[in-house]
Amino acid sequence: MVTSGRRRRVTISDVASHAQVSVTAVSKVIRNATGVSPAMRDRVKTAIEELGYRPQAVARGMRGRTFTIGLMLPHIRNPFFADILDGLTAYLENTDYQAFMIQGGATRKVERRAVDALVDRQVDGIIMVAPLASKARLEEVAKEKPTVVLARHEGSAFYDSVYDDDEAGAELVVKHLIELGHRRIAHITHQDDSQAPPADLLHNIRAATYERVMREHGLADEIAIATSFYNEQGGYDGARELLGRSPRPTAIFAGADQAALGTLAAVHDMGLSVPQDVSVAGYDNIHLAALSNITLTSVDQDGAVMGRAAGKLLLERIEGRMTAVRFSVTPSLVVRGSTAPPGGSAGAPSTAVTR
Amino acid sequence: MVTSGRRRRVTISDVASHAQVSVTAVSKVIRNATGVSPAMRDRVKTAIEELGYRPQAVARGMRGRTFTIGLMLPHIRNPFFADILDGLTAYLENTDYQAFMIQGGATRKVERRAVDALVDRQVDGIIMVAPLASKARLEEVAKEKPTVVLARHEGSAFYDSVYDDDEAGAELVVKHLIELGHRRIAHITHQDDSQAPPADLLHNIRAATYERVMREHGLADEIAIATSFYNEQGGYDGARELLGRSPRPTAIFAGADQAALGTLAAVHDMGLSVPQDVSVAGYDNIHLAALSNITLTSVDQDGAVMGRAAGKLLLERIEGRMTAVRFSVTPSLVVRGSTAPPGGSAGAPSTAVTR
DNA sequence: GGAAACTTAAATAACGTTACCCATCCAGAT
DNA sequence: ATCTGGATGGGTAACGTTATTTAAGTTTCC
Repeated sequence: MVTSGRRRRVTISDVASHAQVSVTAVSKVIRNATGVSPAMRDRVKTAIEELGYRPQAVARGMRGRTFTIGLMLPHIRNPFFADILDGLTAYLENTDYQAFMIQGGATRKVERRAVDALVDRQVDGIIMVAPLASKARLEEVAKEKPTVVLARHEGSAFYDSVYDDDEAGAELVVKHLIELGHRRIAHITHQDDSQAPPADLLHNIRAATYERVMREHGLADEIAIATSFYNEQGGYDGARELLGRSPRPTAIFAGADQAALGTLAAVHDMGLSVPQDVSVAGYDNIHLAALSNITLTSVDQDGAVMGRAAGKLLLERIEGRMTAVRFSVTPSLVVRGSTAPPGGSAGAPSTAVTR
Repeated sequence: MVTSGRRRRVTISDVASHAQVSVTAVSKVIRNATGVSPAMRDRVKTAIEELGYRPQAVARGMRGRTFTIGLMLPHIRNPFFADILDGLTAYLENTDYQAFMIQGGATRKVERRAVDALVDRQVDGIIMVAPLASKARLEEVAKEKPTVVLARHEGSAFYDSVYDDDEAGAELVVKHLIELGHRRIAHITHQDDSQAPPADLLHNIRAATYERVMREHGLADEIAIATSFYNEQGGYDGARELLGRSPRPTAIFAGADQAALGTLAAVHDMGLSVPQDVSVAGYDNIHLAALSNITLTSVDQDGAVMGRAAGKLLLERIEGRMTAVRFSVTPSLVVRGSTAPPGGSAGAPSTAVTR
């Protein structure tokens, strides 16, 4: 007889009857609650061991916690997000919580659906990289669940924020290029259908900082921005557009490494070389940037630290903290071979870190 | 007064009283169950609309389904996994199910913990890329939850398998290199602490196929394998080792694109060039491989199709199918500029697809 | 020696949903 | 008029866990 086939899961009452104690007693032991004698504790623990019992998060959820935290990322193609997840996972390792990732997407609708899905599953808290939602929407979520928002700069009384100091990072890049002697420095930025105030979004901050620093150095007339996307194709398209202009820029600051990789390809396709004809710099310092055949100058923001911080702040909120915290990470510039003085002076590219 | 602050969620009984009907009736409408009049349906639906009610997956879970499916991936740094997730997400888009991702990791213990976490959350089904677990362990999981295993070749009566025909793919690469005239073709493979039978794991299949094809072409003496890891660092280390041998190989088949990227860097570091001094080929055809400054010859396996297939098979299993299905994807070779005849005959690299 | 004060264990009532069963209603057949 | 039967709506008992309350011992102290 082939019944449904799946065997019934061991429950708390199986443990209770096996140990010949009450269900309550078992629950107390699981939760490390007070009022349980050492003898009882041992008895229950061996029963749990023998039966291989693990509590069912769903049932616990009905009474409060699911010991689950939800991480919403727009997508997983950006390796920088992997650093965040690793940092978070490492932090949660010696807690009872488990992190689950859900993919947002390119539209507000999908992003919203993803966050709703987390709330509907009764996660204990939410960490999200949500570039598309309005602040009001984020606060709405935060009123329902403890929330930490990553990579957005706005503060809110209802959620914690963890972000990179993108202004400092962008400034490092642009100043570095200026110090090398570049004047025609172009920038590739990102655009989406966000409802957030522009000033809260990292790509706008990077772009605005680029403009500011250019102006501060008397280069207002040289400002050239291509608006596309922070991915390979976007970087490729943006670079082609910028390099098609006359006079041609001598340096391109791509707002993200993914776009910088596309930029490198575009430069190559146009028969130019890096850094002799064009210097290229990115942002994020993804692993690939360090490979010697790419050797991309980039801004390092410590994703693992951000993930860890987000985890810590979220658990604090779950434990009851109601005041808002903002945590900002200071980036550093990693100079590699893709940037050099303009005009073809080759020279062996060296690697150095500036803070 | 600052109470706990979070507002109570709308429940099914709120909807019921608002619509002045029974809880049962609301439940029926939600589930599209029979025995509900059109009038009732409308009434309830407007009440749901007005209150913004969404069912709580956790509570539904206690009675059966959570409408959640769990995807376990070893990590998210491999962009190929992003394709799988995208395919799966696309497939689930017009179902009631939501996919959540949990990260496995580099050790069996972590991998096991991740899968347990999914089971403990009562997901309705599990899709996993689990290279470390033993087959017995996978079957144990499959007995508890509907399961689809990705990227492993073994069949099982208890779960479905979705995998790339790695033998065909590896054969395409090695034959391509041989046809170009290469004889000293080396391979970089991967090693981990898996408990799976070697023959079930894709990296072993790729390596074994490499050896077989070499032998079949009278190149048994030229077989050279470096054992490291399928990531940038692994590819770099493996390539350095292989290129240090004398005589030096004229072509390297890295078992994965991530490793191939490291290989490209190693070749560059040793002052050699691709494809003049060394041809390099990878596997996975990640987006980066197409960039013109990388232009890596690679084997394309359609991750989106695999993700979609996995989703479809899993839902079938959830609906009750008990017989096992194996779904294999046929790969194709994408020839790019990183492979050319040995001996420095440059020539404009062309792009072509062979099936 | 007995009340007060603890400590320990168990009984019980939720949490939000669904599946099963029963009651009612009305149409059509006798 | 009575009966049968299908359609519709609602009552209720679970699902596995935890928090609160209650009961039963066991000390402690005058």
